[in-house]
Amino acid sequence: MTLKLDKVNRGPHLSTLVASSISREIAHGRLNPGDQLPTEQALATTFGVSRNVVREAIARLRSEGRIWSQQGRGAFVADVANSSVLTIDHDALQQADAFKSLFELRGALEVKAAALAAERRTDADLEAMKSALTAMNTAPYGSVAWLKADLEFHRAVVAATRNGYMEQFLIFVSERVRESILAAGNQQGSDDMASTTLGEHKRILDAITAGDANAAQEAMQLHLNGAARRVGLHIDDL
Amino acid sequence: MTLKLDKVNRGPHLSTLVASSISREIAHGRLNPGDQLPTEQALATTFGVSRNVVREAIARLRSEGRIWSQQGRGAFVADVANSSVLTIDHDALQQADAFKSLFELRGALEVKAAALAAERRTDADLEAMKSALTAMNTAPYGSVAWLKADLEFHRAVVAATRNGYMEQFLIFVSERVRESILAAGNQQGSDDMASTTLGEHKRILDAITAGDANAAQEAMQLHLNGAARRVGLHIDDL
DNA sequence: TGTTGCCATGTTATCATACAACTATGGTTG
DNA sequence: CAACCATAGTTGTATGATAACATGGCAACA
Repeated sequence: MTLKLDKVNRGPHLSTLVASSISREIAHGRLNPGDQLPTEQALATTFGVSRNVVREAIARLRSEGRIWSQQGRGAFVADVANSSVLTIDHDALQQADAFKSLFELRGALEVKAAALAAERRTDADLEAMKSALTAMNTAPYGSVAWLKADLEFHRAVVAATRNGYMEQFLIFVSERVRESILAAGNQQGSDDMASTTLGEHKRILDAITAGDANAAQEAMQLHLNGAARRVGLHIDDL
Repeated sequence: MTLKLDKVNRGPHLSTLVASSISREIAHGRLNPGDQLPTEQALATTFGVSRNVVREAIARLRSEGRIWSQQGRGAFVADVANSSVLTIDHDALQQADAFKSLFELRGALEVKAAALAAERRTDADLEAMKSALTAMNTAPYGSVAWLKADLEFHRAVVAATRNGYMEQFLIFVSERVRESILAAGNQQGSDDMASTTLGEHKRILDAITAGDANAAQEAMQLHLNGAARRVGLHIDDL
């Protein structure tokens, strides 16, 4: 617990800095599960901030499950596995293999989601997918409207799984993938690609409409392989 | 923004209650992305707490990416996708359908991980799985050592995927599932269960050793179905 | 007219202090 | 030895004040 914050720092909130400092202490093993943190007052003086700021930092760490605290006793480092938050480092995603890994993870979720959707979809779900597809049909390939409609379609599919966690995770991962693709910015559309992509989507929708889980799964896999090719990723083993 | 907190409530911190109240407003669409939140003072009076508590709640929501705030302007609801962290509400997991959903999600990841592991495993991976299995063999069913070995096996499998994100996600989800099971506490072991479970694991290991992705996938699916039954979950459609 | 500069107001960020509620500890008493 | 109690230390909450920042209005000026 050696860090001293510099008041000049105008950027993130002080509580954020304090929180990440403590997080680092935990991550680096200088604070181990079960250890008691210094008192709020002590932390305040070490970091050179008010007790209030320390409390905001602790509130944050507590919500992340990294620490727990009890009135009258103190704050303690929680068990490692207890962390109820998951983060993805945006910078690390610039590496090609990291991106490929995330794409693969997304694929696993998306394929399973398609299969589940085929089994559980309601008419409203199908309607949502269909309207997303028609929107994609009228929008020029690669345009904002097209991307939005594409997103809508995939969301409609995962929504049809009736699994909130699946939805939450998949949307989270998809957004990171999409971000990364947009950041790379190698989007070049041909009409050929447009019709191919649309066909892939159509096939997914048909399978889900038919309630054929296997077919939906395969169609989604095919679509993802196509998508991977389109963003310049070579997938041999997905 | 109608809720009024009751002072009598002695349980979670007030800041937690305020945070989840605001979260609910966002989730239910009563607060939409881009909307400005009431001022801290206003929130404090509506909830009947001090401004300090409100700030702790906001610090928490900010760390979760749900809102962002700027000095001199106010706090605003962030875009849904902007969150770079993923959280799982521990309390919500007590509901049976929530648990089932999470179990299903875990299954999707685990099955895919088994398939990938079969394709990419090294000898060291196989060694790790094997030693975990022998450890499980010598430990009494349901004991701490047994649970630890079980965990080790599954970690070895996902480690063999060579996909850091897959590993991170799966471990995260698995921990939540495991927690939930332990919290429920309906663990009752018979020798029968022990041998069955061991057999399932063995079959997974064999398939991965043989490099047969399909077999590994199926074996893992079978194992998960068995595990679901053992914790009293009826799975018809996984 | 349009634009620049200043000021008043409202908001968040932080600080400081005080008190309430709770815990742990040690001593006292029966 | 057990039960009780007093006390100090810690977290939880409340309150008021100040600094930093954003915004809009208004006056002065070109």
